[in-house]
Amino acid sequence: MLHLNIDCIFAPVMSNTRFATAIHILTLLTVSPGEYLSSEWIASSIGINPVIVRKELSMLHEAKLVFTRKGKDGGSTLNKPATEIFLADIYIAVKNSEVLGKKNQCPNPLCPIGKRINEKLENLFSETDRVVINFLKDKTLAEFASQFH
Amino acid sequence: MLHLNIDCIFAPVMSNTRFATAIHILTLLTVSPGEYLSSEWIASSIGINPVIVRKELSMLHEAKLVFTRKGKDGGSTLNKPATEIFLADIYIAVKNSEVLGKKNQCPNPLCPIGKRINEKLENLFSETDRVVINFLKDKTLAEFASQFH
DNA sequence: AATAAATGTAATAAGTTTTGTTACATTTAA
DNA sequence: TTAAATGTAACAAAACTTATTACATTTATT
Repeated sequence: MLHLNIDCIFAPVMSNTRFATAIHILTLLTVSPGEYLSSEWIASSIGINPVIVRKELSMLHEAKLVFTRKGKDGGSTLNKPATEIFLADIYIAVKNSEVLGKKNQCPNPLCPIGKRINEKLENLFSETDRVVINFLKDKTLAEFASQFH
Repeated sequence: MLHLNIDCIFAPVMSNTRFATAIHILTLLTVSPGEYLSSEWIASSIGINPVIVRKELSMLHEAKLVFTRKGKDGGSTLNKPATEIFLADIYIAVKNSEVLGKKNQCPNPLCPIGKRINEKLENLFSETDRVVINFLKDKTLAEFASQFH
């Protein structure tokens, strides 16, 4: 079963879509148990470039969430049951920044606030991240994917 | 469980320094009660350009968190006690309203997953956003600033 | 009234991050 | 041997963030 390519009619306003991409990939794998889906097929469902999918799959492989087979009839499949994959795993696998963003790089060390702001922000930022991860750690990929039945 | 939220201000990652800048500004105002700090002075503490500070102050003014005086000896001060400003207020104030989320823009409507993924992500993103706001809504600016004593 | 010092904001440049594309070596089934 | 797939490097394009310049406006002070 192949998807047709659909041209996007919306204005190109996009920033980081890595979580959306990752969970889309994993949802497709979940609803196709035992099948090896190709990056091109996955890409046509998401509406992005197959190379981006392969890069994301590479991350998900590092996180041991998927298994990928090379060569003819190759593709990817889940590396464990969807009931054992948590949204926090996905979040951690793809995240490259904290929920509250980045710190300024050069606060003034001569200012009492500037001198210590980043250490305080580090605490706040990582606490906030922990809250998010805690929320996502009880939600399974299986649950998420079951919404599409 | 489905949610009715249309507006989504959560993104899996925030890759800018706006929250860090805003809380830095507000912390300086907190530890200088009654004083009007200039954008240039604030900028030199943060280590960024004064125009960026003024733009951020403009956002914080819209959120009614600061009061700004123009002209000579002008500058900004808190618009209410730091005990009544919550980190959630700051978080909400600095969100970029044009980016409601970071979903892929053109998932394939011919794919059962692609067709509905964004509505499901919308729910997940706004739920997660609520968790973050809930965490930040009990933390006051006063508390944060008191760490610098 | 003149001056100095500040904000507000538009326009634009520069820098950074994210996504897309091309190309091709490698892998694997048939 | 061939076809179809991954892996990944190198580069291009697009989007986003931050910095800079410029200047009109505002306001206290002399």
